[in-house]
Amino acid sequence: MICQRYDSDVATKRASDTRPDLAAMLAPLVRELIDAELPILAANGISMWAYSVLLALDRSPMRSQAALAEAIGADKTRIIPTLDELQALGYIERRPDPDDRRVRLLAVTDAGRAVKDATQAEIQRGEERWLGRLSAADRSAFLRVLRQFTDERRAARNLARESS
Amino acid sequence: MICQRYDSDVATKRASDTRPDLAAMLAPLVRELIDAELPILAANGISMWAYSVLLALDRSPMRSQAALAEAIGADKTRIIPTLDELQALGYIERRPDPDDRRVRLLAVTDAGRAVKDATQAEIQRGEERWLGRLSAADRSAFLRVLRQFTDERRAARNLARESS
DNA sequence: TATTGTTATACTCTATAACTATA
DNA sequence: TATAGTTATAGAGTATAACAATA
Repeated sequence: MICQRYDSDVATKRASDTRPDLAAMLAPLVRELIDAELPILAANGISMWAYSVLLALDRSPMRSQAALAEAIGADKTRIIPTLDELQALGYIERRPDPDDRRVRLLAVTDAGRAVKDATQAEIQRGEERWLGRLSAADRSAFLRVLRQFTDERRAARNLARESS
Repeated sequence: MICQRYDSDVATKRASDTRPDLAAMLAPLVRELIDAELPILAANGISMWAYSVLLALDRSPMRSQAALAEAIGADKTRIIPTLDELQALGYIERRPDPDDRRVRLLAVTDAGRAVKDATQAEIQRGEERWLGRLSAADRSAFLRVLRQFTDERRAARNLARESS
């Protein structure tokens, strides 16, 4: 009934009208990218969440921790230890809004931006291991598509926020 | 000292010689793809790991559970409950190798392939929400790049396995 | 003794729900 | 009373290590 070879690298059947799932191709790639990032982050003394916070605050200061959490796709309770740490290191500024002392105004400091820039340079150098193998046309198309997806996600999120 | 506006959608600075990190763009995308998949998987009565197993066994039968685990990037202990379940549902065949009764020969059944095909069709229809917005050229370039990355990962893994 | 599969345990990560302080 | 932030707790998911069966 089942009469295929039990080889590990038997030719993968790939009918002309089928494609692999996006997530099935992307998830292992992301995992590998993250595995490559972790030592770099550790060497620069920050966690993945901390790096994510620095990236977001470098794009723009934030008027509340909840907004920051939403921007980076985290729970608001989850980033608190990260913010404590970044503040203690002097990488972010975090002070109560004088107009509403419940909310915290968040911004990256010069020191924080320097760490973020150094870390990002190393990370992107590592990513060239993947991008470097692409033709110039494929590279630019791939990055363009990813940026388009990112922008569309942000637009959809803003729309959902405004309607609520 | 810090004099930017605290707006959430302030223009993101994007210097001409910089690009966003690959992982920073891919990770949220993968998360969203997975969130869209989970209801589909639930409706078809299988878990994410089970679907991953069906995909792998549909590509090729496997001669051991450890090989299967490695192929899908899982721990060998983690997939055991999944295999139990898939076997109970009649979606996979799992029998001791007569030549070495320690190892289990694994293969997908016709019923398992049917569930996998139905699930995959739904998932890929959902993914068209993303791919459908791309130009034909961008779509084919994007998928070509992802396949290239996937193939390179597999080649690197086979190389590492053979040298050990 | 080495290997495959299995089970048990400990650990990390994450989400949920109370709690405080301001409004 | 409602909201921003914080803390505490419970749950899910994961990895590590011990165990049983076979070679």
